Amino acid sequence: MEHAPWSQKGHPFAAYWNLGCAEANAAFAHLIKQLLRETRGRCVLQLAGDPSAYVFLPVEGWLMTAKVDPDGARQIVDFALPGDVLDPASASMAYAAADVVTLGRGRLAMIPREGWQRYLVAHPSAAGLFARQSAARYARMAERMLRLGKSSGETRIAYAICELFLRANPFGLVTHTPFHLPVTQQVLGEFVGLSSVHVNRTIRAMARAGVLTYRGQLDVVIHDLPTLAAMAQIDPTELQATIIPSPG
Amino acid sequence: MEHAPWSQKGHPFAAYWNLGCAEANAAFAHLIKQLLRETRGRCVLQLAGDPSAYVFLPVEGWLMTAKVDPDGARQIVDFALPGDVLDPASASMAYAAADVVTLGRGRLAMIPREGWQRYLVAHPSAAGLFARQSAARYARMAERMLRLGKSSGETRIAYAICELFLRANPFGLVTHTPFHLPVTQQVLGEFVGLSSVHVNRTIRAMARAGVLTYRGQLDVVIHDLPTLAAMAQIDPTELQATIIPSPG
DNA sequence: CGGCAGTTTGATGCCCGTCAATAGTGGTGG
DNA sequence: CCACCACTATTGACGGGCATCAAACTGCCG
Repeated sequence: MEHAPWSQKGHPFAAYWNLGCAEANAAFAHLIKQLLRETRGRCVLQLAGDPSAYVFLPVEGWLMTAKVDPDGARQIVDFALPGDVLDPASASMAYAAADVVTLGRGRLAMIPREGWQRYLVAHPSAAGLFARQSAARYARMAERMLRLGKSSGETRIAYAICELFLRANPFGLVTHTPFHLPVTQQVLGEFVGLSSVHVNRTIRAMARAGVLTYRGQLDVVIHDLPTLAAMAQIDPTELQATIIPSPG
Repeated sequence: MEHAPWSQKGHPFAAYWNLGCAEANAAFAHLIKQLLRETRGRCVLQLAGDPSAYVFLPVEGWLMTAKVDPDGARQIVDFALPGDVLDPASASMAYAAADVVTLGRGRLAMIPREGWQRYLVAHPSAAGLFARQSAARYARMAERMLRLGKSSGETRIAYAICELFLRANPFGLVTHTPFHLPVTQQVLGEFVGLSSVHVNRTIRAMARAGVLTYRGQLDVVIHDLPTLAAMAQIDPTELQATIIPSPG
């Protein structure tokens, strides 16, 4: 994650989106070339209920999809990391089901939906990758709904850390490796359905218990993976197979 | 919902799955003809983590996808109604992300995934309908995650009733029309993340307030739709456009 | 008619939200 | 370079919503 894969020769974005087919890769590069865009801070790219004209591809930095209730409380529905394709369409396809917001600075491509669909039809290997990503998103959301509905705050937070660690780190859940989440405790709370106060108390208790260490704006190091996995009620290997799509 | 659309002439299932193209309809009929199956009671068709070989099409009665945590608590992830296509695959596509369970007696088709995918490739209109259904499922899950994370038990239950009413009733959210949910209070609790005791107290309070009436095994009649919609924090028309895919 | 699954109601306790106040952090401009 | 400010993190006190346990009641099916 240190430098943009963008700078690589040949097919930009190749680290994340490799179809094993030179022509499909070239078509993909052509598709996003003109559509790159820089972002800084937290900025809203799409509002729920507005016309949904674009598919979003983060290249650097994360996006999130969120919904806001009438009281102003926000629930984060999912994150999109580099290599993911985010289509916020609702059942009607013409309007968005959720807000799309950037997290900090980064780079992304916004592709008109028609262009994206033409690309998928023309390149079955891309359609296959997209299908695996959709299945992965479904599996993630199912896993999180289980925690949201039935589990304690501790379990929800431990699970969220495991999920995001797995998604952001190609080596999976490893100990003693620092890793950065571009996420405040407030945002983590909006992800797991807890107040930022309770997130703080819980994560702090985990740190005191020696399970992990962290610094503000969430640079996390896992120390005791078995305990963390037990808190999250997961098997690391199994979870990885369930929620991480195979590339290419 | 009284009699199976199955009994109709021509293309069985036509009431739910009409592609506006005779050939695609015929191919669909051929696809599921041999694969029909009766169900009774609550029976498990697929376990999370097992190989995921089939796509499920309920024809009569409902299915649910659910996940169970180590303590035995169950969270229902989504329901599948007649006309929906349920693919429980996880990121790896080879294994299921969740259990698939029937609710009471009914009829369904189980289609091997390869056959289903060949059908989608051969009939773009079917692929389009499937895409709209996937978007609808995403919108539903997002909407429910918002309630699960941020809302009171009353809001969650009111929302669940509105969602299921909308999905099961082609005329949308209408008052003074009895409608049947094949769901116990226990199951409703597993859907909205509440204990069956609390579901009972809440729904009973709604009945005392004159918002709705119901009888055991949930035959519901809505009396005061504005109040119910306010409890659920929805706009009925908007919600329908968001979570109900257009047929055909 | 007995049994079983579902519904209803009460009593008790705790997890977690809310309010409030303090301390830390980074970014910006003078 | 430092002062300032907005944002974030931390900690305490208090109350309420919901889980849990337990016990009757209902209706249905064999």
